[in-house]
Amino acid sequence: MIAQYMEKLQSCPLFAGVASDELNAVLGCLQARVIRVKRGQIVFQEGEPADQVGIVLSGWVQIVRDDYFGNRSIIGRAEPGQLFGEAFACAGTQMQVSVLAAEDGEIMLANCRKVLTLCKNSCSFHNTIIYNLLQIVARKNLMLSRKLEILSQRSTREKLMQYLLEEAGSAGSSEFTIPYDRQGLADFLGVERSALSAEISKMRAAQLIECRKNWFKLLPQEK
Amino acid sequence: MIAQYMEKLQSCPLFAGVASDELNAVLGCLQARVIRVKRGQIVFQEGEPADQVGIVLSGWVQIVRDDYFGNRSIIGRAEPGQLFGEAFACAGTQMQVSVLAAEDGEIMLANCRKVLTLCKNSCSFHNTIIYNLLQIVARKNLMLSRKLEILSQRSTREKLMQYLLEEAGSAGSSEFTIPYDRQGLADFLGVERSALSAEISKMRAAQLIECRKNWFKLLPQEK
DNA sequence: AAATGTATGTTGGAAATCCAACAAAAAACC
DNA sequence: GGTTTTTTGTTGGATTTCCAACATACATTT
Repeated sequence: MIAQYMEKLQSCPLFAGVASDELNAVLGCLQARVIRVKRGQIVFQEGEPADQVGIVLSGWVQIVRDDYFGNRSIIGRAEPGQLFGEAFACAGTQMQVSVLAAEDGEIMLANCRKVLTLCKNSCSFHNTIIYNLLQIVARKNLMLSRKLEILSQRSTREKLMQYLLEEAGSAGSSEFTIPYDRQGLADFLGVERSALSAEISKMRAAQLIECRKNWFKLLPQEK
Repeated sequence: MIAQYMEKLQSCPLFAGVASDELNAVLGCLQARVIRVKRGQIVFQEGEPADQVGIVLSGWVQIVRDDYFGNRSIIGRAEPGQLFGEAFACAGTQMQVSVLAAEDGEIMLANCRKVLTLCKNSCSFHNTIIYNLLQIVARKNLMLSRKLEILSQRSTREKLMQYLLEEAGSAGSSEFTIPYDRQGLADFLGVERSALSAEISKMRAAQLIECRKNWFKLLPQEK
């Protein structure tokens, strides 16, 4: 019954390195099951114990939070192949967000706690899953830290510069292209698009950077 | 030789649930060793492979990053009992930060990769360590997400309100005390202390909140 | 009680950011 | 090529935040 999802599951980082013929056993071990959801349906509810992780097979889900006064805000989304709820399951806390289907679709639910604590047979894939899970959570950790460093900067220029320096660092070069257009970059940096454009112009005039569209070059500064 | 550190190690969340008499075996499995460091000494160097995690036994360390132009910025610290470098080790990336001793002290280094991949004997504590590690990383993840949500807000009022709503949520009440003084809160929210004070006054006048020192109460709003 | 130090609140001008509207350039479409 | 749409840059005024300075309240010490 799960055969039809094999391809999608194999592209999911949680199952990286698990051979096709092992996947079925893994899914059994995780008590995996597929549910169909309708647009608007609640997949996870804030406050419930988090022992499941979800994997989007089709459609997509919104991750939302309701604050103390009941105002709902959207804090993220997950698309096909992506995992959600893993941080809560691994942290052993209750769900601190709700997840609801944004479209009709299919979700696989897997019991994450099982793989961590209960299953006694230390099957070879068991370790793989744990390793993948740890890697996923740790990578997310690094992404969040990186973004936090940027948003901690006070001014638009500092935020942009922090971002560009990191891009230069990971490109290993002072020239690189970024994966955002201006609006996307503004959103990522948490600033106004027009303010960002203006700041880029100023920095260009000040010989700090060169850029054309999404290509940037950092110019060395003598102090 | 490691006996003297037992107490400190047992308070480290990485070893939670490991019995005293097992701890020695665990440390062996992790190839743990203690190094003495002098103030200013580099413990981890940006760019080197991250297969070690560090645990501060005494003194404290700074986590720093050098940007593309070589400018160093301090992005964190770890104090006795705390872990550092775990995100990189678990993510399987190179160190993206450097760690250096801020004072003379002692650091335990443990081979984190070992516990994840190599060790074949599935000793009982082995699972405990992995579980602890996953929990540590996942919890950090939640903390970072939480802070990110706050810093993503554009205005001082929105940042403060986001923070207060979360505090109210986790207190399960509209009244609660916060663990910061005004300066600390301002730093956490990424705003100016004076601007924060002013905003608090306005919100008080607008009947949004009541507060005295670090006690706050959110007032219900009819819309 | 007086003196000192620290935390918090207040204020006014400088600076930065937001916001909306428009101009210019680039890309997509017919 | 010409038209339309999208993206990017620019501009000016309203708003917000920063910054420094000072006032007040509170706590601690002597």
